[in-house]
Amino acid sequence: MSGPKEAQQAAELTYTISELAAEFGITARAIRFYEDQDLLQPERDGIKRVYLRRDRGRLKLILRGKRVGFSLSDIGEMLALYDPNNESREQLKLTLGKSRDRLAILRRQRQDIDEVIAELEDGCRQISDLMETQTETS
DNA sequence: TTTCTTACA
DNA sequence: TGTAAGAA
Repeated sequence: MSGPKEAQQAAELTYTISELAAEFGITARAIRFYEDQDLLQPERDGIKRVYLRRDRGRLKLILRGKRVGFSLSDIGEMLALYDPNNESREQLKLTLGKSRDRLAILRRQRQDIDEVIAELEDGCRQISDLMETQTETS
């Protein structure tokens, strides 16, 4: 109970890239990639990356954004104004707008899919009827 | 062992 | 983003 790990944990809650990768089920490579895209800006202990709580929070938001289909650049814009303390109204406004855009896109896609499904169902129906007719005739 | 960078797929 | 290579 006196190793460097405990001492550091008592000082300030920090994470290594591998810890975050394990926690969120992604690879360290992905985390470094997000940094390249300016979505994350961890501290440095020499050459080692040191992630603080706000980095962890940002990563969580990045992954949530990806899940719903936002591009990394969109996420970057939303995160640019992200402040764990005072949620800027601009930030919220931007995110709300992008969310509504995404919703509109998904709804249109769902409609398109429903239409294609209907066409295929109709096509299958016609083929089935044709086959039954041929069976009866031959 | 773990992490880093760089380069290529 | 995965993988590979070589360094720290």
